Amino acid sequence: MTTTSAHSGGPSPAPGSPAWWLARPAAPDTARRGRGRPALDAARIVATALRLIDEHGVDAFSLRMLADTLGSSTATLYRHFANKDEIITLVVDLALGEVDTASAASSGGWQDVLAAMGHGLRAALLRHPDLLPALIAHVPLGPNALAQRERVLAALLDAGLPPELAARAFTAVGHYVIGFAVQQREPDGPPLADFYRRLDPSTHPAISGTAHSLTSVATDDEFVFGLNLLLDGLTRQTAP
Amino acid sequence: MTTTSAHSGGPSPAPGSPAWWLARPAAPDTARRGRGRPALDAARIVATALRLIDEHGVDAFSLRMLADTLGSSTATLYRHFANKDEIITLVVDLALGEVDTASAASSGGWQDVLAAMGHGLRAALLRHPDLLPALIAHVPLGPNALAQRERVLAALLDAGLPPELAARAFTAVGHYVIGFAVQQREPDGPPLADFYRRLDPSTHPAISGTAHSLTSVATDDEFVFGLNLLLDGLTRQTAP
DNA sequence: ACCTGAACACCGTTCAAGT
DNA sequence: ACCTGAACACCGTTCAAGT
Repeated sequence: MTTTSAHSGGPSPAPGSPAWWLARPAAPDTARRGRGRPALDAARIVATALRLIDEHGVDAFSLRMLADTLGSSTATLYRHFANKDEIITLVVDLALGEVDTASAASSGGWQDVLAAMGHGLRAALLRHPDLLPALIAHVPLGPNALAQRERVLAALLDAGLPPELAARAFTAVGHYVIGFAVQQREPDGPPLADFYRRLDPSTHPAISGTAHSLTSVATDDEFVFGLNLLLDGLTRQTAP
Repeated sequence: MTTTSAHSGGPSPAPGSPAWWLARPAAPDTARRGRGRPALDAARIVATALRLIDEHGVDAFSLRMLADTLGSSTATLYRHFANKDEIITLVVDLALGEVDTASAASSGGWQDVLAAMGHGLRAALLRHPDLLPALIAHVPLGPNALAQRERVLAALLDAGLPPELAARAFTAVGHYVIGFAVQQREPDGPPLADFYRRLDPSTHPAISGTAHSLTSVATDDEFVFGLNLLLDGLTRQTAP
């Protein structure tokens, strides 16, 4: 990598390069400030963005809205991030940081770690439903995503799972939770059940007949049941 | 619904109302035209939009681009559709129409119908990878999506599956394919494997150790293997 | 009756000009 | 050295004016 800046104050790798934040010094602006109101550091920007997305939806979220809320200007945001996509990526990563896999990793078996990941990710998606499309758009590679990945994979490898199975178990749980979250998404307009019920039963008899089953809100019990099925299947793979 | 137009030429339900296209007369503009170049009917607009999204990506796709390609103007698009979201919804639906579940429904058992749905949906997503986020954003309710749903559910019910299991089987296969498609998505930038390989092995030993497994491109065999696992599990549920 | 140029109110992004 | 008003090139959407 060619280093263009000789001074040591700013972020070292250029924003925009992949995962530049890994090497970024933590909260550089706050270090040299007094105890006035908090500085406009990257963490505060991203936390505010997450709050605005939760409140107004990801479509209504704009950099002008973010800058106004922070009492700053849009141009200033570009001093911290390469573009809007990077902010969204870090917002997703902030939400992934809410998933607690550390306690299970230190105390339980590998199934417990995967269960904690599943439950924690599901809870995070329920708290921040607007993040689902962004979570799916790219494989999450922010610092929290990497830390979670590392922690869970380490637990699986430490328990003796072969690398291939460990990798598959990690992605399988992730996909299960995402699939469940997609299923639970309701359209913005009228409820899905109403839509199915209004379909002509003569042209759509099968949908009409299963409308209740198709739209019955997936409960926590159903989530746990499916997750346990998955974990059982994985356990069976370890001792055939 | 309040009907504001007394003439019988235009689309009957107002664009924008949920699933208005179900009652829309097929290609109304082309009916009264000669054999000149094809009219600017809804089907041609949506087909062109799909082509543009495939070629330029969903982010670069704009209504101006669409209107220019059609030799029309953006305002004219609003005579056919309520807004851009509706066009995207119908583009997704057009792609779902490429999934052939009809042949299996007329000849095979219910497992064959689910397998055809799985393979067809996967093929459609490989042809149109940019549609994945849009497919996940809302439960697909376009005409083709409903037809597929009806056809597959009817096959399952006809085979004697209870409605709850039929509904679950349908969504399970859908989620499996979507999960697989998400997994196969590569970032726009450098390959994921390179990113993992460049991570510091001392801070991320588990990821480094499983980098190959995490990024090995999922092959067709892997897809079939997982899909069959799913179908076997469902079959076991029918005769316990 | 149908279509559209031009406008409107935004958007992400950039940069010359401020302090 | 850091910040930002104002501009730039767009965007989705609307509507008065054309034919």
